[in-house]
Amino acid sequence: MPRNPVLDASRIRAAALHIIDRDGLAGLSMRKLAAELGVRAASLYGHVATKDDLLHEVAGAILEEVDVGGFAGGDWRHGLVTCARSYRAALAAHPNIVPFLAYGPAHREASLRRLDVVHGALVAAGWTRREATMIAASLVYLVLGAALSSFSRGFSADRARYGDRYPNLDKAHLLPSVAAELDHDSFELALDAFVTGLGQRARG
Amino acid sequence: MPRNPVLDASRIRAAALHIIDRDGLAGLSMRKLAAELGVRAASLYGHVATKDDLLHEVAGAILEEVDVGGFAGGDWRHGLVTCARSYRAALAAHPNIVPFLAYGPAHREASLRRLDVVHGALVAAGWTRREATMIAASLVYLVLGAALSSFSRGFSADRARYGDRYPNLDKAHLLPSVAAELDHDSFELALDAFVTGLGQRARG
DNA sequence: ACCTGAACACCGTTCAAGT
DNA sequence: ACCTGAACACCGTTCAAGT
Repeated sequence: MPRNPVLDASRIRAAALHIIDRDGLAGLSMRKLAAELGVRAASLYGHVATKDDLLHEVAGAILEEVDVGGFAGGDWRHGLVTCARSYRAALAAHPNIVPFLAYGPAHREASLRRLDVVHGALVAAGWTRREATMIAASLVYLVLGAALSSFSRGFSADRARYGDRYPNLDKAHLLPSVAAELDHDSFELALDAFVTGLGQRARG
Repeated sequence: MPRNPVLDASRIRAAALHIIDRDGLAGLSMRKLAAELGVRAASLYGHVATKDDLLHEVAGAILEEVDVGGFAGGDWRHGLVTCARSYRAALAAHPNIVPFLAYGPAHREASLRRLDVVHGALVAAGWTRREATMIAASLVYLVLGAALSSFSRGFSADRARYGDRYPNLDKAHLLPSVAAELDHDSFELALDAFVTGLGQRARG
């Protein structure tokens, strides 16, 4: 009768995230997770309702890094930019879990709390409620799209594979080594253009 | 010895897409697909290398709807907007397959061909090769993000579930019934702001 | 040439039983 | 209270065998 139980929810979450980072989303199984924790698969179900639930908890912990504090100063542009950057950084730290976010990222309590802050700040800045909703949605589009469809994953490491079939493509950009930088710069370009374009609307 | 084989690759693809549309991505199994085609699972492997391969083929067929013809007139803004809209429409027609695109959407031949067209048109319009790459990437971010994180999926149908915890959120916007319209309008807002912001850069 | 039965090595999840 | 063995109902994939 061990006083210190081997398992608890936070240790399970940490181990699950570690496996996802190392082996990918498809590489996570309840049996492998249990083995990594020195236990049998059935034991996990005393602490976690379901694999899907566990994934939502892991994703939720990651999204805790999203910073909506930039809206506090009253500058909605600065708020949007810092929020978007922290959001992207949080996802970029654990890229393998991003596809999972496709299945309803906003359901969770903490996400709605952050969304509420963004929404309130935008309305305070003079946008209508509907515009605020659409701007917040657009920001999520940008961040999730960037995290998901990064060049780093999208292209083959084998440069020669593309041959001469795409005369306009700069083949150097397809190399994974430069892709990470290109991902970052593309995100910044998109974010800047988006905020600039919004500013035009606001006559600001 | 039937002269007309029961199975062929295109019939398999169509059935697979039908199941995905109806039952979701997780609802597609090789056994169910085979049953739907009046055949056993093993038979599929005479026509399709792997389930993953099949999904790539299905996704490829959907992406065939992306229209890069709007660049032909020499107006890059018009090209970007029509490309983005047709891209989004293609994905919105089969939302359940979008999460699959997370795993390397640009690998495929036809996608690279379209990317090459976009890239060439942007360079012809005066953007540098690097800018062209980043603009194309940004457009994909926007479209994929919009297809993925749509309000239609993100929120609960049960309005009361949110209670009064989010004073700033307009709860009407969380209803699925208005979510589709909001998704559309948010995408148009993001696209317009993005292109406007780009135009600012181009001093156009 | 095309399809099938049976098998292999996996899954998530449950539950009575052990300590 | 917490963990386990064994089982259930599934997976994707292979391959010798049938027609």
